[in-house]
Amino acid sequence: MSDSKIRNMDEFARVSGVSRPTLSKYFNEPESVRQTTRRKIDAALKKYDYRPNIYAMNQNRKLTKSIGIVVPLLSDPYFAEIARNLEQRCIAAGYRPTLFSSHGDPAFEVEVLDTLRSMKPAGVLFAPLGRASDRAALERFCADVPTLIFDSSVDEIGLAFVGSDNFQFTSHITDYLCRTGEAPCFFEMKTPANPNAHRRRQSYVDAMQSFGFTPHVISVDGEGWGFEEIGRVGGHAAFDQNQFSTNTILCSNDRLAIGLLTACYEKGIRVGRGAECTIRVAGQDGHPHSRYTCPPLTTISHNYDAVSQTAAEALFAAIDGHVTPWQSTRLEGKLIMRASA
Amino acid sequence: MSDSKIRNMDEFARVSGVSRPTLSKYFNEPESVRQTTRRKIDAALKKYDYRPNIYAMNQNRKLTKSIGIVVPLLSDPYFAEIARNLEQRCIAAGYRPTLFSSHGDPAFEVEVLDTLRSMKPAGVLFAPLGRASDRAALERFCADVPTLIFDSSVDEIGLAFVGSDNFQFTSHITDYLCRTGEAPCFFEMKTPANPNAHRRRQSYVDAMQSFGFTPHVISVDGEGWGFEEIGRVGGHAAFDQNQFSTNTILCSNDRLAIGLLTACYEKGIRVGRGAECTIRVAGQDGHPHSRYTCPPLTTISHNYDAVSQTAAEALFAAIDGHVTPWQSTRLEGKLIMRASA
DNA sequence: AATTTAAATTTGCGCGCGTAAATTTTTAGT
DNA sequence: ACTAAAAATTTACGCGCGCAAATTTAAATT
Repeated sequence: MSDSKIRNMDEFARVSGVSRPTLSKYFNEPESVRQTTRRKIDAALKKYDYRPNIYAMNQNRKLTKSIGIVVPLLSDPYFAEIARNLEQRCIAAGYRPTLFSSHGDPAFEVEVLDTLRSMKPAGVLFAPLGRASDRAALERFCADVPTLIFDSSVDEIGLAFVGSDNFQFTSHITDYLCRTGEAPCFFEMKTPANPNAHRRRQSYVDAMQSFGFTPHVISVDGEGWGFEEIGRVGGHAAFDQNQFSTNTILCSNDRLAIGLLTACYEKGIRVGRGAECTIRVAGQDGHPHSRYTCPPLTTISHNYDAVSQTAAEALFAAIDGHVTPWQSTRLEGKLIMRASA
Repeated sequence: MSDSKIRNMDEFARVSGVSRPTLSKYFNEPESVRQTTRRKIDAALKKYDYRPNIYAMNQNRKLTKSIGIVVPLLSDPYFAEIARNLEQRCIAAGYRPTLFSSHGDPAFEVEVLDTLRSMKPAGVLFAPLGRASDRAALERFCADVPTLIFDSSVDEIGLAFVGSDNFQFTSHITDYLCRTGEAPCFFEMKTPANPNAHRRRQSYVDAMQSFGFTPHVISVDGEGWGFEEIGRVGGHAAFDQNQFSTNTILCSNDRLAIGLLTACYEKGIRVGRGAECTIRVAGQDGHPHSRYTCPPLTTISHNYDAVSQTAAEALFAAIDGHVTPWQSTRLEGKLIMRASA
């Protein structure tokens, strides 16, 4: 590699034997220049390590090649996993993804929106905080930037919604639990941070009634995103007050279930399907960690790949001008039968 | 708020009654303009929602206000947690942090470096993949951009290193285990993705010898970042081949320990300190999940706050021109005694 | 070989802001 | 009130690239 430094596109145009506007086209969309030209540029790129100034590039471009990915809380492995998946799809499609976490804070979510707006991204993949989100701010943002909502829905906002079918989730795993033992009661947070929780409770109630059972919901106290601790503390309280009406507990999500399993352990209650076990516990989400709990957690898993693929491709299509009317895609979950229930 | 749109700084200068160069100063460093002037700008900002074009801003600025944060794998809760911590410190200090994950891939790590270079960040907080990192590329990068290395050290590269004292970690928890029961054997990956692992094994051996015990290391197969599964599968194999020489197992990290706990559960082996328990298991890292394993995992925890604070402040100081010779700061871990050992 | 079509080039303007130098205004100090 | 210092303003230029129009060159078609 030559060590002579290339300062700008003009200099690089000289050494590559291609005009600057052609280079500009190439860097924006390599396929848009003739193959022979592309080879000249590629050869020069190998020789001199020039990279265009991204700030100068994006200043005048109407449509940047960047995509924003926003999740409510990046330190939640579920969101980390789906963010990772989306990120790699963006890269594969030739975009520059930028990751954001709302840190579970509605005010910060609005700030992320502002930051994103000033980035002039080609599009945004946005998982809202849910209930707590500033609807008006989100609506204004969607009017300016092509935004695809995923994970949890906020009415008919943005290009489309892609997520899991929470009704199917809960009704499917409730069905499974009813068939294999006592009908479950439902363990949830009183004030859940996520709107999916409401759908899940409702679906549990519906499913139980349609199967001819009486639903029983245990709502525990606790604010914020420390679900495991809320599940653990709430689990202790529920046991102490004898709130579990059956020997089977369906949790609103896996993190809550993980906390409940810890509470069971601490109380000396054996969890599982065996004869020596007292109760069964199931979760919902297919959390990356659910395989490794003790006992391994029976859960209904998001189809991570399908959700992220559907979401990413819908956004890419919209960016490419294939506008379709708003639609909601809700993908089915897959029951993962493990030892806990 | 007035709805008349402000297109650029010139227009905003007119409506705020301040000159454009003064605005430029303000947006770069609000404290650098007189208080009366600042109030005029703040008032105008409330009235018109103008935000300077970040691309135009950064194009000619030598020193951007952005900071890059790079971790090996963002879907690992340990890195997610420390990244979150660092991110908020950057925001509090008035910087714009951007998060990157190397996805456990050395080639991708180099790409992240290239992306970062073109961002002209004020500084970078970089946690290398370790052994697998492209040392030369990293060195070149550090020559161009103020970079602080954290978590795992790569010789004397960058401004400084801040991380945990892996020798203290392992020797401290080994000491604890020896005092409270049988001396531990050491459970690790044969080809660890992280260089800290080597330090920990070495420290275990040293500690055991200094306490007058014979060290015993079990190295299990497995590539990549799926530590829990490697620990689980390796645990099964180790039990089947009777490789554990004592009833106490110190794992190289918490994720490995979590997988081992799962293997124990699957084998029907009771873990903990009670009379009815067969073995003790301990981890290292203070993984966010370690509180919720069954039994809760005894571990030695990183001082997340102190590591991220030290790292962030050292970088901020360097950015502000307070250059100090390279130094390595290794913070002690805190023993967290739980039920598993 | 002539024609059509596509791609690359030349030319030149503009984006929104940084920044430097010279000038004016404001503030602080005696 | 006068002076010196600090801050704000005016003026002017440049950054690196996007982009559009006109022109030239190369590729594809007949």
